[in-house]
Amino acid sequence: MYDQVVTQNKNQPKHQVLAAELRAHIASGRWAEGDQLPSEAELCLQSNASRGTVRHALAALRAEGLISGGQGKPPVVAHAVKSQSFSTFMSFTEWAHSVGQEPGQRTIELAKRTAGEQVAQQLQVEESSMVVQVLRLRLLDGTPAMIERSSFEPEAGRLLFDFDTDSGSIFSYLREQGIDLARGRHIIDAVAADATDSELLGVAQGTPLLREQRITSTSTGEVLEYSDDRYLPQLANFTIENTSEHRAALSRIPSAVA
Amino acid sequence: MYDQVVTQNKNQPKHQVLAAELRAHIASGRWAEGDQLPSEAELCLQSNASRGTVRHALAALRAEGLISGGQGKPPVVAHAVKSQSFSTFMSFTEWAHSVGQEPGQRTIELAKRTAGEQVAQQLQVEESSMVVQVLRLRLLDGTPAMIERSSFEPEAGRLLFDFDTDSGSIFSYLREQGIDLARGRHIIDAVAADATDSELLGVAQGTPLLREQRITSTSTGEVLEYSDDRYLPQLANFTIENTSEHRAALSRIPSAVA
DNA sequence: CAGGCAAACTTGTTCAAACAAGTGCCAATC
DNA sequence: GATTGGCACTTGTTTGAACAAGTTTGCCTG
Repeated sequence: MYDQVVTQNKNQPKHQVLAAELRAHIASGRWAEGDQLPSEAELCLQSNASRGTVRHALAALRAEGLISGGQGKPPVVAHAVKSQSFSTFMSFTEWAHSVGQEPGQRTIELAKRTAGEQVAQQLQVEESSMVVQVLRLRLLDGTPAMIERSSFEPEAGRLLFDFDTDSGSIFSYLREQGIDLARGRHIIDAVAADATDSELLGVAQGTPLLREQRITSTSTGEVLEYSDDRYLPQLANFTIENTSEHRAALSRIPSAVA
Repeated sequence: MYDQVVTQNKNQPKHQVLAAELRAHIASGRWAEGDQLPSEAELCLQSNASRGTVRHALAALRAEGLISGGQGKPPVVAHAVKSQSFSTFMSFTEWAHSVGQEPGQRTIELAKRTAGEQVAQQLQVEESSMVVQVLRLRLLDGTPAMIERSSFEPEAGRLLFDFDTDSGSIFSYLREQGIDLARGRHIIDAVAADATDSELLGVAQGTPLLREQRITSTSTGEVLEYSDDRYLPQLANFTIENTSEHRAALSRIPSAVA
C-alpha cells in the first residue's frame, strides 16, 4: 500500500506535498473508487509528519470531494469526479492532455481593436479602449470541439503577437512570460450557434452550444482576460458533486427576465 | 465590527458555528466585497476559541471561495460567488427563496412506470423495474423557468403519492419523511428544447436549454433520484470561481464523439 | 450460533506553543 | 523628500496533548 516516504520540499509546505502525493495515488488508480486510505496513524508514520499535518492534507482532499468518510473509519476514495488543478481547468490544451486526448487549434483571427460594450464591461475598461482579441477553433483528437473568443487587456495581449497561437496554450504561454494568471470565474449557460460557430463547428445555426464565459484575473484581482468558449455539448460537459457536509462552490445564479 | 459572541452549540462543533456566523455576516452585507475581516487574534477573543479553531473556520470559507488573502494580512471578502448550501443547491424552491424570487410549480404528471434504458442506468436498476416519475414546470416569479423530469427509486418515490407536488419542494418533503438525501452529482450541458419543453416553456423547438442532470444518493451511495432539469439559459446560469491556490471542484468532462 | 459488552482502534475537535514568513508603519539617515 | 531598516503585528505551518465520539473486533454467555 502506501509505502512512499514524503520528501520535504523546501518550497512547499509538508501538508501540500502530502496532499499532492495522495492525489497522485488516486489519479494513478492505485487507490480505486471505494478503496480505503491508510489510517491517519499510518500516514503519520510513513510521511514522517504529525497528525495535524496529515489531517490538514486530508481536509484539502475532502474539500475537493476526492475522499469521504466519517468518524472512526479511514477515508475512502469517493466515486469521484476528479477535481482538476487550476491550470488544467484554465487551459484547454492541458485539459485535453489530462484526459488522454490530442488538443488542436486553428487561429481564425488575432486582432487589436476597440473593446465594444460587452468586452469593456467584463475587462473593466472603456469601450473605446484597445484590446487584443483571438478567435480560435479548438479540436479534440482532430474533431472540432469548441470555439474560443478571447479578449485580453493590452499589456498581456500584446505578448500574443510574438506567439504562435496555432502552437498551443495561450494560458501557459502567458504564465511563462511572467503574467500573473491566478484567479478564474466561470459562468456556464447555453447559447444558440451563430453563423461563425456553425461554420467552424460544422453544425446548424441555432444548435445548442454549452457556453463557458471565463474571466481571468491576477492574484490581486485585476482582470486580464475575458473569454467566451462554446463547446459542442455532445463532446464535453461540466460535472460537480456536493454533499450535505461539503458545499459545492458552484452556484446557480438567476438572471434578469429577458 | 464583529462583536457577537459565538455561542457553543452542543450539537455542532465550534468551528462550524463560527464559520456559519462569518458566512452570515458576509451574506447580510455587513462585510462587503473587499472588506477585511477581523484579525485572527480578534476572532479568537470574540469567539472565545483557540487560534486553531478560528483557522479551521476560516479554512472552510477559503475552500468555498468566500474569502481570500495571504500571509501577514487578515482575509478579505472575495468578490465572491456566494456558495450555496447543499439543500439550497438541491432544491429549486429553496434556491428561489434564497435569491429573493417566488418559486412556483405546476405538475404535469406523476406516474409509476418501468424505468427504461437511461433512467435504469442512472438509478442502477433493471430497465423493467418500476420507478416513480414526476414532470413539473418550475416558475420564478410566475415566469416559466425550468422543466424538471425526476425519477425516483420506488421506496422513496411511493411517498410522493401522498404529497401535493404542486405545493413545493420534493427534496424538502422527502427529507422531512426521513429519506437520507445526502449526496448530489450534477452534470451540466446544453440540449435543444423538445416538443414538451417548447410547449411548457413557451419557446421554439430546438431552442438551447441549459441542462442539469442531477443524481441524488444516500450518504452511503445508494441512488434515490435521477433528474433532468432544463433551464431557460436567459433566466439562470451556473457560476464558479477557482484560483491557483484552491481548486474548483467542478470538472470539465469529455464525452464520446457522437 | 447469536447477541451483547468491553477493549482497542479510528477519526473529529479543541487547545497551546513555537517558529517561519509576510505586511505595514515609523524613525533615522542620506 | 526618499529610502532603508527595525519592530510590532499578522497569517501560515508544524507539532503534540487531551478528550470526544464513532467503528471494529474479540470474547463470553445464554
